[in-house]
Amino acid sequence: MSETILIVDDEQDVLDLLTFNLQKAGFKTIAARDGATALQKARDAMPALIVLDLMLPQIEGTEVCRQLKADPKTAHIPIIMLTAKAEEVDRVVGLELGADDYVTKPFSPRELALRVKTILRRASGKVAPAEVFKAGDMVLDLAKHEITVKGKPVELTATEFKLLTTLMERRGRVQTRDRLLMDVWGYEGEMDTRTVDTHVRRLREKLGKTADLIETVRGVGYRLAE
Amino acid sequence: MSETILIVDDEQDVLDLLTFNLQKAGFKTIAARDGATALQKARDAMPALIVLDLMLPQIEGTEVCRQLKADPKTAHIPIIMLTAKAEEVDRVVGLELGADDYVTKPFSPRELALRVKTILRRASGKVAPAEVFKAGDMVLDLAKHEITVKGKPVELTATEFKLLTTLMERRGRVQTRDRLLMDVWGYEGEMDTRTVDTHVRRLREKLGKTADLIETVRGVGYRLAE
DNA sequence: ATTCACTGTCACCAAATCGTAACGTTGCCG
DNA sequence: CGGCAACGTTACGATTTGGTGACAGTGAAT
Repeated sequence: MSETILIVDDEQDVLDLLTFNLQKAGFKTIAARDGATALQKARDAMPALIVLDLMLPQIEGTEVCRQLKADPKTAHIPIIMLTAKAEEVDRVVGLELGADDYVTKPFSPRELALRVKTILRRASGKVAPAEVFKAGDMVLDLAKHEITVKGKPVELTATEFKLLTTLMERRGRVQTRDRLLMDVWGYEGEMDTRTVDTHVRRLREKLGKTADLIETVRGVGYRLAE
Repeated sequence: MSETILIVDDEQDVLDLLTFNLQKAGFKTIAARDGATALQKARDAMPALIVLDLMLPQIEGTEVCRQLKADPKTAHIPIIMLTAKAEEVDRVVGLELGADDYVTKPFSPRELALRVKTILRRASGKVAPAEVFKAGDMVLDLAKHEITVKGKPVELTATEFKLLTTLMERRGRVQTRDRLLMDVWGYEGEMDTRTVDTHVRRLREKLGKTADLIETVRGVGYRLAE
């Protein structure tokens, strides 16, 4: 298990608790303390699941949920709502908003982790809407684990495939080496490595002319052209 | 919406309440007051969803759940567990048994109806299992439990058959070892095992030249060529 | 009791793949 | 026009991965 979970809550205590327990359960986590940050990080990092507090400063959790579900790029990401109010109304609103589940405070971390696993397992069987990515004359099919350039299949190794997938998922947005190392390689912390560069090079080699789509942003990282 | 819901509870009051409200929500309903009846009606009527009380006379709700999930014919039917105990343990057990959701008593009928709708909407994406699969000069008949290559029958063991079926059902899509272990062997969690590889090898052996259809995707898993 | 088919695991090997060091090249700064 | 840092390229040893054959445990049939 190496999927990333985005945790959104304004209370640091809750954030810490969730981070600790979800990491213990084998997930990578990123955090946001307000709605605006949450939306940005969700689009940026494309987490596999979002744990979202209903009560947030400035932007309500419901609004964050609505916006996430309105954007085709993030609509498929499962959301677990976190709420202090046990009233049914909120539950209904949450679910009708498109959230996939909810948990009421106080909750047990173990239960939450279990819910996360259940939902991710459930989601992995489905045909996700964003299962096929296209860029230029390049088509990437996640389920088939196959990529074609002008209709001809190109053989990539597992790492190259994952790297390209990550870039395509976040097309147009620069990905730093750190972020790529984290999301593709699962490395933690900062590193001084040419690994990313080497793999980008191998990718470009195999993609031939289409490799122009992979742009180098000097001093920052790499980006897939829009 | 005209799907049938099977309601299982030993208390007549609860049964009536649920029946009334689910019918009001547009579902057809059937009822059962004990585990044995529930199992029989489930196989008989093939409901779209089952609402199952945890506490039942004679056969426990958990046992009913387990049996339903063990039978391939009913395994796909979503189950909502109904429980008076709010303790986490029971929830966990319920979900780990394969139930799709749970609701604690006392519950609001409106909430339950909403859950039912959510789960059915979620499940509606699935396709009905086909009876006969073809790939190259290989034909797999699920009903006859028979497979032929160029018209000649090939004898497979139970595991090999299930493995091949799983691959054919998802033709073109890569199946990771984890997923295969889960779907073919019923294992949970991650494992470090060469079991899948060994069985793929045995399959290839028996299929002869046609085995080319089973492709190895290095670093990922296996795939049946399209 | 014996046989036999089936299954899961292990050890071993070849090949693919990976990360890194080293070096070459490019672009940006004054 | 240096100087420097960032990036590209190459090569190579180490590691990972999957194929293969062997083997022991199991349970059913004889």
